[in-house]
Amino acid sequence: MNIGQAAEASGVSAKMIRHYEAVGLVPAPNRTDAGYRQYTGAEVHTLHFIRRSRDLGFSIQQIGELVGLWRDRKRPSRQVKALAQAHILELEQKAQELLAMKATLEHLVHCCHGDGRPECPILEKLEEEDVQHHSAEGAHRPAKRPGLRQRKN
Amino acid sequence: MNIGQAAEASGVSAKMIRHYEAVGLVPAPNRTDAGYRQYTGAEVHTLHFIRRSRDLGFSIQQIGELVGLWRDRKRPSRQVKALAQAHILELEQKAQELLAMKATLEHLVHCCHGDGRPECPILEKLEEEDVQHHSAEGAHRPAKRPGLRQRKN
DNA sequence: CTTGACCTTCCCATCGCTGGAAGCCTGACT
DNA sequence: AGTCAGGCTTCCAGCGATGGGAAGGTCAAG
Repeated sequence: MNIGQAAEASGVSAKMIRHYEAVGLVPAPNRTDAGYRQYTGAEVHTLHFIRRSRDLGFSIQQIGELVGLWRDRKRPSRQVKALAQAHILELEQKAQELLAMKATLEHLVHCCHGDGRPECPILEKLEEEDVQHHSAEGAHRPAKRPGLRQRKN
Repeated sequence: MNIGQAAEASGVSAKMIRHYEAVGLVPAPNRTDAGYRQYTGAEVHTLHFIRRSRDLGFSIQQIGELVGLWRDRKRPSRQVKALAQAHILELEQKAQELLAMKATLEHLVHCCHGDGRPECPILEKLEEEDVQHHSAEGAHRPAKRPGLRQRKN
């Protein structure tokens, strides 16, 4: 199977297959005399597994671990579950972050007339105080001020 | 005001200030004889505006438009509102995407014992059928198959 | 033998930063 | 006056996961 067919069969683009090989996610396949990559059913199967993992938002790194566990007949399912749960947390946090932005923005949009006049609470809020995220854990920035000398300049 | 102080005051890192200048989001400030960037209160104010816009997830491009509207005394608030509403849609879509992944994954995790045994429904699902996104709008991939010839190879 | 679909490698772009290196400038202290 | 820290400058490279394209080799069908 050439890379094009493997791409069709696995749902991973040829570009990505080469990329995954380059970053070590999948091993280099055999080549024909002309240098064409040849894929076996097993390799396509792995690529398919990778694609579905990506569809669930796993990173390349995480997929590497997943594939390792997948291939390991003696893996403890605990490890797989832990990996998945960690990823669920990441997804949740990211989603909540976006929803918090959305909530803030919705509030502002609600206050804006949206007509031909220039008065706009959205711009005013962006200009004025610090944006308050409605359901985010306190975004404390570290207040780094170790060696700040006064400059008259 | 040197770039460091401007960064402190605006909440935008010096790196980012230079970056915004490079990509044309903010105009190049005056320089001292030695080439140091000098920032006025107004410029810091703009940087502050930019930071809060980024905190709400606006892209650089969108912020460019926002700043333009902000500076335009005669803007129709309609435009600002439309920009914000478009962004709300983006945020919502992205969040739902993540939550759909999370829902799928949670279902799988729920089915996994997570003990020392190798049986793992998570891996099995990733291996088997196509991952079904629980609340995503149909992710149709274009099914491109224009001139696919059979190769015996 | 030509055609054209496929394959190869390589480099560049995305987006929003972050980090580092090499070198200059400033100002405070010795 | 000299030194030193810590600013500042530019440039270059990387992240993550992909897409796009150029330049060229290969393969099979017409």
